[in-house]
Amino acid sequence: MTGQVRTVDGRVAGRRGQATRQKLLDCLSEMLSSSPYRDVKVIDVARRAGTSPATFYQYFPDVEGAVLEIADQVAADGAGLAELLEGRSWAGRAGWQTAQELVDGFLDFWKKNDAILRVVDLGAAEGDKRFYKLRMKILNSVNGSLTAAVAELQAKGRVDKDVHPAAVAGSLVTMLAAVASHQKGFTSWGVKQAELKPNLALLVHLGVTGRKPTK
Amino acid sequence: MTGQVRTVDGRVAGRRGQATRQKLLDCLSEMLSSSPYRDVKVIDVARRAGTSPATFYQYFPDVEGAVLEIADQVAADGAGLAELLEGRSWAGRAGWQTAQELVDGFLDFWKKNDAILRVVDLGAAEGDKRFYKLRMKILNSVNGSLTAAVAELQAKGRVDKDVHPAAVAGSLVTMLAAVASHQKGFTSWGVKQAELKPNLALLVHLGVTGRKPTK
DNA sequence: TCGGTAAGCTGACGTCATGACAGGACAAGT
DNA sequence: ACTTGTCCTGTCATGACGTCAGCTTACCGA
Repeated sequence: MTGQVRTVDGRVAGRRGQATRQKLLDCLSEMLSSSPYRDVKVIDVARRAGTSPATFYQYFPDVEGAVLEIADQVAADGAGLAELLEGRSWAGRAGWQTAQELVDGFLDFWKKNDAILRVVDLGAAEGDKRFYKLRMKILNSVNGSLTAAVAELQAKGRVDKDVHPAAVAGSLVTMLAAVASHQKGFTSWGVKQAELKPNLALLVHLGVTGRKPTK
Repeated sequence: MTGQVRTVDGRVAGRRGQATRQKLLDCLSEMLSSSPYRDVKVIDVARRAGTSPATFYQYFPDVEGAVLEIADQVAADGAGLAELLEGRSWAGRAGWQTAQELVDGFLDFWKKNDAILRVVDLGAAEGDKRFYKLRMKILNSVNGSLTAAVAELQAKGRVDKDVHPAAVAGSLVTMLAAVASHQKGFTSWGVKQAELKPNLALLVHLGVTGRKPTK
């Protein structure tokens, strides 16, 4: 399915080529974690990977192109987030647990891929379709499951008719992502990490079910 | 309070100087709206302002420095957001109205300053203290009011003891900001603007009061 | 074993942005 | 007209960008 990996000038990358390619991606990832996106230069990535800038341009059209590649790998990983909601109940104590585990899992995922997700978010906010589709791809699994959960409760009459499941689910997922990105900001507001999570879970539970959780 | 405007090399800027300085800021603002942050170059800003790069460097150390300046102006504007909550009630129908107006006002503000806020968000997420303090400054007025509202309801026993007012308020404000930045993404999820707002207001109301609104 | 071929890498180069400086242009007061 | 201080720009060294030709390396079939 995934056609062979190709260089910019059309050659097929072999064993060695794929290795350097991956090394460049890894180094780019590290650079993104340690310096502002705006200051990440091809020449630095290449140096860190022990190769030359020309080599970088053999595999990627530019920094952005390489970033998209990394984000693609993260997106594949993100599909696994759906498991956090697979077959979970939103009723009673189980519902509270579901909310907590969702928050926990989501925050972990975001923290782990923090640097790249930041850049994807920026690209999406700037209106770049490629980034914005990637952001969809990353969030779709969770968002879809959450939307389904709300819709199901709504069908059972346990959630108001005028709630738009996708709007609520999307807002909650967006909230989780943004809070994860700005966790440091919360400490300035006098909120510790440990306090943040249960309150987020509360908001998620409230949003999905319309009711306070049973703890 | 705001000491005189100074050039990088220490001279005081006069009438004309301040005008070009402001023009550079305006042009930078426009550039930020029309092209990715990463690609905004000093030379382009200068050209657009009908001046030379050297002039830019007379007033700002670099692009980032100028961005901080713009953000500062926006922050001053953002203080006005507190009005959206000043003396409002969260009880009954009035509470629903308060939530709706908060969402409306906040989204408008964010949309209006969209480009610069995007960059501030990025800087804050990257851990740059200057951006991150600026983000505080912008959100503090709303966040403070919202925290107070939750705390007050809590004092009256209408909100659970184990809710952390600042955590809930911060999460809600962060949600509003992020949703505003990614409104386009919601249309891809089949959610129209008009549908989004009431659902956001619902989430805000639920978060603050713990109850569904009376409509 | 020995070319032949394609993959892989880099030095070198023209182009362009950066950031610093010195000096010219300009407005205002005398 | 002349001085003074503000304001702007031409110019330059430095360094990143992105391309290309060409060298090296690995693989493969005869």
